[in-house]
Amino acid sequence: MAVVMSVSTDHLEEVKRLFSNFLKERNLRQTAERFAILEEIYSTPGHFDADELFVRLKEKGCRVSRATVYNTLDLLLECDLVVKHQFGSNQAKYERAFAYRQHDHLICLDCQAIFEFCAPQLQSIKEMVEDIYPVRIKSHSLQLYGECLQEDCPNRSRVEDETA
Amino acid sequence: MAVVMSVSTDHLEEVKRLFSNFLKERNLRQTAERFAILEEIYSTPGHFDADELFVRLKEKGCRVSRATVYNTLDLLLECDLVVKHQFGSNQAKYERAFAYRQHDHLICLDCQAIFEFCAPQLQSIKEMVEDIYPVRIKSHSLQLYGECLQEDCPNRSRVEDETA
DNA sequence: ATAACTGCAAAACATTTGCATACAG
DNA sequence: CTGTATGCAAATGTTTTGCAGTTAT
Repeated sequence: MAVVMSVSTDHLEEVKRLFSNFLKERNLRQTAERFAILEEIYSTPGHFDADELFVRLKEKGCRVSRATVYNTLDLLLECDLVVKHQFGSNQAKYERAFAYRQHDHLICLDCQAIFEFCAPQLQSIKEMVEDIYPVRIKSHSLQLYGECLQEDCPNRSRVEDETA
Repeated sequence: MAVVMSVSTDHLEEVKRLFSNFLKERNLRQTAERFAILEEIYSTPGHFDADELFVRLKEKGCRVSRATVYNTLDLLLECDLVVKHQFGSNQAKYERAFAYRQHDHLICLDCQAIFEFCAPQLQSIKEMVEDIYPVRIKSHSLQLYGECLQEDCPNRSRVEDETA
């Protein structure tokens, strides 16, 4: 499957339409800034943090403030076009969420690289917990942390036990 | 001192001994502050954040600084007497880790209450990921987020879809 | 003695807020 | 027009850092 690292134009269009509808429903304004932020998010792959996004926009000549970036991210979270992660640091990471199947994250303890995986077993965990507690599970967050076993991991310094 | 809900004296002693050994091994000093912090952590159940711990110590008349609290928490993390969680906010939560079997967390979206559960299925997820990526999984972090289905959840306001 | 640890206060960082201005509806 | 969104800068809240003084070893 040739997933070109970026979203195709029709995804972008679809996502804009979804956001537009969401704003309309909530009687919120369709501002240029909001769509610029959405477009920037959906035309770059991978995970990002709020400041990164702010800088990228600024570099493109798009003059939005940090406040607007945070504000718009909150809106995009509410309409599920973006998901927010807390990968152990105190800086939130975000990721676009439309047309990307649900997945979880493996974080390299050596170089902080982020890998994705799917764990169907989570379904059975959720069902089990719903059996134990009177709760309706709405979402989850799973991260695995590990040490690279390959040589090209930039920060690999774990020589002691990899002497094979 | 009849501390109910708390760790038994021999746990406290054992934990102190472990910390002491850890400090010795690393040629770190056995300071009163470090042991006061450890003791405070192990004589109160549940999750806490750094500032909470700082305040609790201060209220007991123990004069430690925030810097020392953070510093000591890092040491306790390193010797696995404490674990750190990032439950979605940007404030880290901590929890004692000795003699408490590994578990994960269910967070109530209504009242932020934290419940614990065990998910043996995680083992198979880890093995699966280790098959896919050249990595040695060292730890994980799993949170489920859900809405309370019981009436006494303080912040329950989700009336719309519970009309069954 | 002496290097590590401490408290304190300042700094750093992410995020939120207040307010005057700009602009979508 | 009107009130919502914006930019800016100041405020907030958490965590880290620098440094002079303290203390374990």
